[in-house]
Amino acid sequence: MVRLTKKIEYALMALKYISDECDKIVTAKQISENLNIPNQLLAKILQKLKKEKILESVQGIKGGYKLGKKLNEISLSFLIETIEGDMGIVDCLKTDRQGECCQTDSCNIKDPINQVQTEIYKVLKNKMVSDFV
Amino acid sequence: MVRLTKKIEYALMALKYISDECDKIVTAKQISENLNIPNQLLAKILQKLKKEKILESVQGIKGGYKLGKKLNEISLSFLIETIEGDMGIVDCLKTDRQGECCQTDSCNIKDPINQVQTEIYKVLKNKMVSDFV
DNA sequence: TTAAAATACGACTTTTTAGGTCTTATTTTG
DNA sequence: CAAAATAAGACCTAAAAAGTCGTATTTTAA
Repeated sequence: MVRLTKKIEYALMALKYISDECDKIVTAKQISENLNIPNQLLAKILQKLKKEKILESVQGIKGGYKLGKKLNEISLSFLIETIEGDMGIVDCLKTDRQGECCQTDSCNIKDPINQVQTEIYKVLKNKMVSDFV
Repeated sequence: MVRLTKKIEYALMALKYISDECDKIVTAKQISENLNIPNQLLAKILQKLKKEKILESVQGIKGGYKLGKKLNEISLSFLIETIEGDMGIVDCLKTDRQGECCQTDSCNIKDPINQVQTEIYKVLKNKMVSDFV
């Protein structure tokens, strides 16, 4: 299965929402209510985006989030890695799982799978979040 | 997450194995033992491939499988659809799930997601199983 | 004609991942 | 200091992937 998770969808929706608000600071609550996204889940996604400087945050009662990068500087691949971590299309190509595969010896398709991964990755790398606006 | 399932991996491995045996008939057991794939699971994958004429089968004690199509006629996208069914990268783009999404009204990213899907699909459609040999 | 070995098929169980919640801290403003 | 926001981690639940079990059917050959 080739799919984007809800978290990625929510991140894209939120980024678009924040972008539409220009330089105003918006709260997680505001976003989740407007876009119909579970509040706490969104909060954690936004925190991950903040860690990678995709968003900037302000704490406290007047706090919230605003963009930390321009949308055309954020690739879909970077967004996915920020939220989901290392993105191998199969386990044995994930950097943190290498050597775990019990098929290593009998596997006859590793190189070509790698090629597919490279090509999909290229698509995701060339797709910018700004394309979603 | 963008990933291929084990089933797809197993299918690719099996197809390569069968292809390497030229026109000899090979049994599921033989494949699973040589490639270290759970027997029953492989058996069901092979049956799906058979239903789409990717493989031909012979029943009975001298039975087994052989190729029903040339590997360069089988695209990765067709293989995925054969094994996993309809492949939308997000639920709302799956043909059997349209209208189920509770975000329909607030969703602000449907069209661009559709574009990403189209591009990934293109990669998978242009990648033939023969590229895996 | 029956035993063995293969495919065929559906129900079931287990494991893993995704999705979502709860709780508690910390920060900031009025 | 109360209120409302971010911050963070543990936890729970639901869904999907991965794998198993049981049984029927087909075919060959002794």
